[in-house]
Amino acid sequence: MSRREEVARLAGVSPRTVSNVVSGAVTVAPATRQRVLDAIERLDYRPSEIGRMLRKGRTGMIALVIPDIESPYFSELGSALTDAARRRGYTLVIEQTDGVRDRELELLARADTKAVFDGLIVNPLALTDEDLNRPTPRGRPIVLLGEETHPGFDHVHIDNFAAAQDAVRHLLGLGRTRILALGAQRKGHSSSSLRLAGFEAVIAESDATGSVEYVDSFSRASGAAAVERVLERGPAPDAIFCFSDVLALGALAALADAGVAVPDEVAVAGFDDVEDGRYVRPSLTTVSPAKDVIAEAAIDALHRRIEGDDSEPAHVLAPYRLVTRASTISGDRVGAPLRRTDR
Amino acid sequence: MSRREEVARLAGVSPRTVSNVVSGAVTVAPATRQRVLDAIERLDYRPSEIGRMLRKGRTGMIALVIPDIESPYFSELGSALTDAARRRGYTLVIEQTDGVRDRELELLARADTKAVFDGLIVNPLALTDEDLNRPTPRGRPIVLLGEETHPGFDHVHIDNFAAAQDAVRHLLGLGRTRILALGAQRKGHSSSSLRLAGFEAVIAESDATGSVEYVDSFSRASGAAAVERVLERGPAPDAIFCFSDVLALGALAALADAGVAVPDEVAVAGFDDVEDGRYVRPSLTTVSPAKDVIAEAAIDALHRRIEGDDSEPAHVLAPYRLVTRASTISGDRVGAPLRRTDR
DNA sequence: TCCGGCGTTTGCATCGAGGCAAGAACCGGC
DNA sequence: GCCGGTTCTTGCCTCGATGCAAACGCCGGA
Repeated sequence: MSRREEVARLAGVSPRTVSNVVSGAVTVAPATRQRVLDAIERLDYRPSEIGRMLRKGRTGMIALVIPDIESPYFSELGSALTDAARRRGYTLVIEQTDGVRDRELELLARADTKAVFDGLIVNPLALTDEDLNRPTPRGRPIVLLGEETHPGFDHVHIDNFAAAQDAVRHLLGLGRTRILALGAQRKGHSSSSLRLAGFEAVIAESDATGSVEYVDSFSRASGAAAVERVLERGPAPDAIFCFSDVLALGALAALADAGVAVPDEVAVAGFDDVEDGRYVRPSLTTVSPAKDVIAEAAIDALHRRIEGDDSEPAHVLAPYRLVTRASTISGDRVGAPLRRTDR
Repeated sequence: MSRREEVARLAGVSPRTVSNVVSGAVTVAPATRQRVLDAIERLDYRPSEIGRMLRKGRTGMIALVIPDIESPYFSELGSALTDAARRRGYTLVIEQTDGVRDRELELLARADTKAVFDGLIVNPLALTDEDLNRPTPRGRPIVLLGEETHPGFDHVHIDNFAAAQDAVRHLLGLGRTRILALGAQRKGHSSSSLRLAGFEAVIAESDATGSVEYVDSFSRASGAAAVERVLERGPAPDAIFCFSDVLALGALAALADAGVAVPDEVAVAGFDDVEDGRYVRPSLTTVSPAKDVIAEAAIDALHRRIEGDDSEPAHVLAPYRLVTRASTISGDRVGAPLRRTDR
């Protein structure tokens, strides 16, 4: 019944010889090889990947643990990671946590329990060091994305502090004086913290006044709601630095609804450089992290760990750049923003 | 060395008994069970999923073959499918084809070759009937999404023809008379064809004049470029029915850049109801397919096939609804569009 | 004619889990 | 004390592939 046996019978050899032909590791007489290949062709035999997995103790699968694949930043990153993984011969499985700590924990435990993954790439939102250490005594390697610098793990990130500074300096350079930071979070989430720190550092050494608006999550709805609160409270800022593009997209919607002109009355900058931001009007000034570099570096680091590298944890700093578009730069150039800002 | 053996030794039983305790299928004496459970706990033993896969001939993994996870419609659908799959105990693996037929073929072949997936959910863009039949003589079940009604396969879709009709009738009901269909495609892609057919059917029985603009792909860039062509060519339509929301988002950008007022001069409707359409301004009127129903139905159908059901191919028709927003309905209500149109 | 040596082929064991049925232990009943 | 019948435990085999090393066949050389 077993397919390999059938091939062997048809070719008049032992099952073992079929394996030898398939793997190519051992020398097989050309005549025999040909007979086996013909039989394989005739019977359409394919070696079972599961059998190989069992033998090798490897599955070739990597889990990507992120809050939410619907969010454009993560879907773009997920896409880049999927491609990078495939290039290295891995299959990427996307697991969504919705940013809930219990769910992040459950997934880590499950990933470890089922032992189906050769390694994990995790973008934690709410995990503590102990959380991360607990579920992998077995030693599935983990690479972290984002700013959670848990000790002992490889880590790929951009300089959120510097990037935030660049964005805020850009706003100051436009002559804005009342800057709102939108997207601080009450708990956890060090990306937010670092962006906030960058914001505050620049504000502190400037003449401008800064204010901070908190959100529960990075979403368009949160961004819009936050701006509504801010406008109601008054006086309105003349620039908003949003900690993510989806927040900024929500903010733009709320500003438009309130009849506030962007960028003339309020300049808006985001963070992530998602596709939507290029096509919203006014198009969105934003910090653009090199997502493909991040993806490549993460897969690369994980691959090395899977291959047994046990050197010190690596911390890869990926580049970013500030992309200025119409949401902060007004006027004459708005006619052809697509050409100017598209990559 | 083998973990199960260690557990057995520590508990003073045979390896087989450990399996019996774990699976729970066979009766084990309470005292023995407890000793084994203690040993499992002490040694932190987890049964290997790979071993189970080999034994059962099932992996619990489903492949989702789509053009592109970055595209918001597919990322939203992917998210819904991931959740639905998990609820049924499956793990979903997302494979991107970029809409290229060779890549779609390669993935189907690979999925079959590696035999890692229990089944596939495929949203084909360019596959022919023979393509689909060729690579699965082995019989991995396939469920198709979208409008490609290849015979012999389960199939989940919405009534694209009727939905397009609804959208166009909505535009006509606003008094528009020069309607542009944006998103027809030269080759393959029957979703486009059906939406085009719906458009033409309604136009034919109306007094309005219809025109059609072709695109190479569903993307914001294509939508923007198409509108630029149309405006250049003149005279401008007074309504545009876009065959997808990303096309519409590109169209809105191009219209804004050209200084064309939406909806006053041109009304714009889309298709898919992606998140960004709710937050762009003006917010986007669109056909909203019930994505969670689609996801649930697809996983459900595939699950039944995996379980051995070999009844006639099922064709599931998921509901949709037309969501009217500010891009077609002007004026007084624009102040609070979020509340009015959000689900 | 016999033997060493080479190239090729094959059997055995292993990676974990679990279906099957035989074996072991124990019970009450006569 | 012995027997039939439970209840529990265990060994064997299979799912596929493959590392390892033994076995095989064939060659030329002594």
